[in-house]
Amino acid sequence: MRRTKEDAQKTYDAILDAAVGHFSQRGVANTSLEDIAESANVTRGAIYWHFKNKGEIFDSIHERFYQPLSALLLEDIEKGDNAPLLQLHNICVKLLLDFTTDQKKRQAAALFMLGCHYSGDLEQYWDKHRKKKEDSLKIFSRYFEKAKQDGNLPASASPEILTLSIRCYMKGIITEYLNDIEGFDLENNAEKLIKQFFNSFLGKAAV
Amino acid sequence: MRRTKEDAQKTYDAILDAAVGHFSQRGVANTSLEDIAESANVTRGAIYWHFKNKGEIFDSIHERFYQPLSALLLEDIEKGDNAPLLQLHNICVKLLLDFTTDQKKRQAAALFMLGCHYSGDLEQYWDKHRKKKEDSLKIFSRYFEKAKQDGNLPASASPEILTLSIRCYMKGIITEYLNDIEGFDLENNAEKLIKQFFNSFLGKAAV
DNA sequence: AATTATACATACACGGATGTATGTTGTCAA
DNA sequence: TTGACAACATACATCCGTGTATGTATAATT
Repeated sequence: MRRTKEDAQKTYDAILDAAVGHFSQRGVANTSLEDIAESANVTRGAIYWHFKNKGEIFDSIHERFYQPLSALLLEDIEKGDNAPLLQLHNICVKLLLDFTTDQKKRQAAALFMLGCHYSGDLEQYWDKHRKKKEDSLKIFSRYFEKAKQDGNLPASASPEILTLSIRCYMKGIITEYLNDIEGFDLENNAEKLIKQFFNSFLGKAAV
Repeated sequence: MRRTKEDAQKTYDAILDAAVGHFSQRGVANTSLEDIAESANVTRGAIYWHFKNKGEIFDSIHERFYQPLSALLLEDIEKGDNAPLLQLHNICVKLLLDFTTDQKKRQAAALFMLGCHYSGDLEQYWDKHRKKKEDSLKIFSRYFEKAKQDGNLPASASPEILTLSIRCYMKGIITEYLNDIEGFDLENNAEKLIKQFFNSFLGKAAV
C-alpha cells in the first residue's frame, strides 16, 4: 500500500480538506478523527502518520488559510494606489464577495471565527494565531494613515478608530453571513454595506 | 439531604451559573457535566435531576439571557422617544458598556456568539434560538423606519441596509471585544465607535 | 406520627474517542 | 534483488463522559 510522494501529499491534502469541512460545520471538539478519516477515505492510521494529533491538523489548516490571505493584503497595499480609501473599499468588497463563491474560504473563516475555542488542546496555538491576525489587521490601518497624510480624511476622523471600526464591521458582516448563509444575501449587499461604511466619513461622491 | 424549595432553586441557579462560565470559556462541547457539577458544588446527580441533559442546560441559559435583553429593547422602543436615531445610538452604547461591567452578560454573549455550534445535540435548538434573535433584531429596524417617516433620513438611505449594517457592526464589536477583552478597550471606545456609525447619514451635530 | 415524594448522592454499565503498538505492502536506493 | 524504510491499515489498551439505576435523608403531606 506504500504510495509515492505525490500520493502521500494527496492524502495529506485530503485529510486537511476533510478536517476543514467537519471542523467548520460541527466544530473542532465535535469532530472525531474517525469522522475525518472516513471523509478522506483513509483510516486513523494515516492521520496519525501525517499529524501528531487533532490540534496539529487545526494548526496546519490555519497556516494554509492565513498565508494566502496575508499575501493578498500585503500585495494590495504595496501596489500603492494613490486613492487608498477607494482601494480599501474595493478590497473589502472583494474579500466579502470571495466568500460567496469560494467554499474553502467560507469553511476556513467559519472555522476560525466561529468554530473554535482556544482551550484545552488548542490553547497552545492561541498566541500564534492571534499574532498572525494582528499582522493582517495592521495592514488595514496603513490605508487610513495614508489617506490622512494625503489630507483625504476629515481632521476630526481618527485613523485608529476607523481601523478598529472597519475591523469590527468586516468581522460582523462575515460572521453574520456565515451564521446564516441562506438568509444573508451577501452577494447583493456586500458593496452596499461597505459603501455605507465609507459614507460615514466621506461625501457620498468619494466612492 | 432533601432541601427546601428555595434551596433547590439555589442549586438550579448555581448549576446554570457554573455552566455558563464553563461554556463561555471552553465551549459547550469541551465542558463535561462533571466540570459543571464541581463548580456548582454538587454532583452530576443533581444536574440530571434538574435537567435532562447538557442541551437542556444550554437552552435554559439561552432563555435566562434573552428574555431580559428582549424586554429591554422592547421597553426602549415603546418608550417612543421622538428622536429615534439618538435613541438607537444611546441604546447601542448602553448595550456595549453593559458588557464592560456585567460579567454574566459577557459570558452569555460569548457563549451564544462564539462558543456554540448548533450541531449534534444542540441542533434541535437552532431554529428556536434563531427566531428569538430575529425578533430582537427586528426591533432595530423600527428605529430606522420611524426616522424615515419623520424625514430624518436622507432619501438615499435605506432602512433595510441600515438595519443590516448596525446589526453587523454591533455583532463585530461585541465579538472582537469578547475575543480579546484585555486588548480591546471597549469602555473608552464604545461611544466613539457608535458615533462613527451614525455619522454616516447624519451631520456630526446630530448626536 | 407515619407515609410519601422530593432533592439530591452514589454506583454501575456502556460506548466512543484517543493514542500506541504492531502488521503489511509497495517503493526506492544500493 | 534485496533490504530498508516510507505510508499507511489494523488491532489493542485505556480513559473519559454519558445515562441510568439505585440509595438515602429530609421536607412536606396526611
